[in-house]
Amino acid sequence: MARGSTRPTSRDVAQAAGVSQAAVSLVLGDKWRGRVSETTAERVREAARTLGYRPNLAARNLRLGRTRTVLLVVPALTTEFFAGVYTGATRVAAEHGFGVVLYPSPEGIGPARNPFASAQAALDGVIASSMAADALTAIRGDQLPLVMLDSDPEGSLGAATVNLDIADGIRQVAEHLLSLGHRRFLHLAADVASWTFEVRARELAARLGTVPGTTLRTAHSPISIEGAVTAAEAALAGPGPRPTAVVCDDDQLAAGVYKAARRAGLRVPDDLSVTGLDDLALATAIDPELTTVRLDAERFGERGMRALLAVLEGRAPESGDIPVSLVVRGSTAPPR
Amino acid sequence: MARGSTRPTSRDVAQAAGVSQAAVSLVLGDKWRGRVSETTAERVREAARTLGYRPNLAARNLRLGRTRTVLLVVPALTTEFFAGVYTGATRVAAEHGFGVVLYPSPEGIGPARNPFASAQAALDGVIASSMAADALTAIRGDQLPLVMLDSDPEGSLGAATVNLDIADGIRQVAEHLLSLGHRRFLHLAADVASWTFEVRARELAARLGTVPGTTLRTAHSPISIEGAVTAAEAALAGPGPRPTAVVCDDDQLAAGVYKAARRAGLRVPDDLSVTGLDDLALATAIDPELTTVRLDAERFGERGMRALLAVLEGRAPESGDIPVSLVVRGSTAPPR
DNA sequence: CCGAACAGGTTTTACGTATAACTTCTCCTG
DNA sequence: CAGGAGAAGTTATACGTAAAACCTGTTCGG
Repeated sequence: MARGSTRPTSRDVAQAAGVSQAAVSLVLGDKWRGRVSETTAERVREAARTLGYRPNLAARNLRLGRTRTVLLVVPALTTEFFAGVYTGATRVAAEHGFGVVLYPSPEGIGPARNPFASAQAALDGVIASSMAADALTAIRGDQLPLVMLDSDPEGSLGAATVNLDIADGIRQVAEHLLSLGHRRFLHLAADVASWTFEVRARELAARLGTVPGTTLRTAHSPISIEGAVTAAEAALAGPGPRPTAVVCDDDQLAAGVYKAARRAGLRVPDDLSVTGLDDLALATAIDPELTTVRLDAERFGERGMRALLAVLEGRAPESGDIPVSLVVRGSTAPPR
Repeated sequence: MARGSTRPTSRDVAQAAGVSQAAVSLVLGDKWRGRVSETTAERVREAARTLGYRPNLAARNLRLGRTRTVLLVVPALTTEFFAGVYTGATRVAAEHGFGVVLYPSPEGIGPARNPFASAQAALDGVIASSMAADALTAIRGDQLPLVMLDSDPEGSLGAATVNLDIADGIRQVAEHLLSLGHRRFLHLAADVASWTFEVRARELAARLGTVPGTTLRTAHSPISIEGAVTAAEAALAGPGPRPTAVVCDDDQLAAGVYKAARRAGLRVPDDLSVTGLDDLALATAIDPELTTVRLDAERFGERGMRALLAVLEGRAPESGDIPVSLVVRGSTAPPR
């Protein structure tokens, strides 16, 4: 530790161990088999330990030209869903010596700004969830390897995509409600221009369109419980016969519908069946417990990270959507 | 762009603009007043723009010896509370040209491992929430400037601390319930050895201890809705007279109590008053809406970041706890 | 009208690391 | 016993940036 307060460098370790800086790098980088003797190696490790040496990552990154760090762009951290995605991505990343930096897009799930200004980590790649096209173009312009989560495979400018099979989830919801006898539907949709929500609308309309005598109205809401209350209250008070089932784009919206229904004097599920999508902890905290579509967030994150690793290594990413499953609970019943 | 596919460097920009690399650095670093002519500066900026130049952060960090990046260690991202902390910290950071990297401690709110292994960003400082002593010691050993959130001011090894006035929140809860006439209390406590939870227990016991004829039982639960259901069911089925009010360490636990109460055939608030702490969106999604203590997460994050900036600049951080406020809703009523 | 001040740059260097290329010595094999 | 093959290192270099130190020509005050 030559000079007072600065952190020790590999050169300080070398001096303490009586070897060259190169030897330190070899030993600590585990590339010393047949290049340095076991006794010398141990001496180096000992010196590093007593000095409390930790390599300067900026220098290492500069030298290697890569950082083993990837950015995970998520719309929000207000539910545990993206926490799960992060957890899954991190697990796979750690197995390959990578780190994951989170960038919650400040504008929520909508148009994300270019995240690099604020995430000043040097990056090897990006996993992005539900990004707006302009931000996507910005990232692509950076030539960074990119994996898109839940995005239009056709419109992703050649980036790899990893998707949940949301379409199948919505089909299962529709099937379930139809088989209970429902015919008048309200779709409470997220007020966001994002492919994953377009899929919900499209698939629901498609499935219900095959059944004669079915009606489908749509209302839009910001993705929050409070926002959904307002939107659902307005929609339920609308003209014409009241819907008997509300299909929500996510669980938070469904929780809002519960509240709107209570205020309107309606009982779930007797007067109104409600379904969600996500299967958050919230879904079983509300009464009655919510019929919803379970998404495997961690698996989603794992697949996303594996896809990015594949891209980084020039391999083709695994294909195929991630299956989802309907969880039937107490919020759906036959209409009266 | 001399060689094929690599990203352009400042040297490439210099060549394109017909100046030296130093000039590029001066212009783009905004240090060119009186050193480079306006026309040359514009030429450099133009070249940088057309080449799509973005500085290599690893090189910059190495050169400057700092990264303008700080690590925010949080126990979990499963609720919006720490998302708010992050948002607040990021806002202040951005005003000072800093970035914030999130590190959700994998073990939850308990003993955090040393976060540097996985967060491979080079860091200028750390803001850590509810860390275990060993991880704290590890970070201190790294000589990194450190700010602790909601931690024992005495036991933080000299690190600056920023705290919410949880003690006052608990006092307000106790006051509220006492004034409603409650005398038999259950404290549903988080199953975690962390200062912020010790404060809750201590303060509640202290306040109730001043009122004769009051009983206080304590049950412990992991911090999750499901965990709380089990813990609360057991506690409510326990021997002796049933408590009339349950004080929970956070809103998630309160949601679990609702569920346990339903299963036991008890009505909130008629048979059982319940209070939470956090004021999550969840608090108004459940029925009846939860009486709880509102914490200003964003302000918490802002204060944390400001404190770290102060430490980095050698100034003394702002002192004083952040006020909290009781929000009375429908989950508390006089006992029958 | 001389030198100082200044504008407008350029040359050079250092940051700490990883590794390619080189050196030296010893041992073994044909 | 020549010489090739390891073992056990060392020396030198490059990564891209920021900035200190240096250079050259012009202007202007005294």
